[in-house]
Amino acid sequence: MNKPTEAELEILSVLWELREASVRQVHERLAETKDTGYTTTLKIMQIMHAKGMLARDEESRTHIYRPLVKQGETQKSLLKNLLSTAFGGSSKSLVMQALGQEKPSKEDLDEIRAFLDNLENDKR
Amino acid sequence: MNKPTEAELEILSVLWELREASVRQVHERLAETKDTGYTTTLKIMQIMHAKGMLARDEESRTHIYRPLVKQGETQKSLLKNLLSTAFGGSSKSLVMQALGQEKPSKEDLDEIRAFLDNLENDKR
DNA sequence: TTTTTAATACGACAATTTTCGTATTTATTT
DNA sequence: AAATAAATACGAAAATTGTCGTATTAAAAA
Repeated sequence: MNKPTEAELEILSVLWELREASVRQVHERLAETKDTGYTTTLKIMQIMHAKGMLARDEESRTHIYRPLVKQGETQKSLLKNLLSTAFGGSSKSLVMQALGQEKPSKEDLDEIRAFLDNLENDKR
Repeated sequence: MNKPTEAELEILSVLWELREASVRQVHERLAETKDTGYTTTLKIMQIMHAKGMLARDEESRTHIYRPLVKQGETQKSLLKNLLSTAFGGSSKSLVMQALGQEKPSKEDLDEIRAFLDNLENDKR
């Protein structure tokens, strides 16, 4: 699957959260942090649909869109790319930067610890 | 600081590692994984210099470039961006994806554990 | 010294991505 | 029913990014 552009990723981000939404809904979310016209959002979502990234329910006049690309897949490929370009392939430094970014909750920390333990035992 | 483009990031990546390099050196590294012309690399590095991202020593005919943007700063801003767009702000899931990506060494795992412990004690 | 090689400068083009204006259609309100 | 509002379609321009050809200059080799 192709790497989504920045604008596409912003839209996917909203749809991953809402599961499905109209152009209007997506646009209002984007408009909170970004100054762009409604038809711009519309056009990009149409393009994404044409590319097969979004499903579209055309039953009602207001079309409803759903993401067809999996969040996990996209995360994986973006991370892989970032890892090699910005972090010289060191997942350790990436992880530590990410953790420093914003302190996770105690629960999150414990989950991460458990994950680390698993990783270590698990031979792959 | 502005977000580097993909091609810029690839060049920065080489320079962060080598500390300083000629266009030729950078280009030969890029050419290992990418099929692009010498003047393309040259042009982008010139643009980066004009933007203030690279310093340039013009003493000898072969110019020597050094990165002026810090790797850590760039990592931080790219991660922040990725976190909000692809990971819905959850650094936990970003970290876990990154770890799953490629298994870190035992030493790395221990360092990460130590880092987690620090985070927890440290109240910020 | 002449020729060849290697480097920079830079304009221009190509490709991709983003933005928006306008037309058209459908629904809603008055 | 007429007017208004809200939605899609779509072309086209703008902006960004990447690519390369060619000219020029400087060094190195013959």
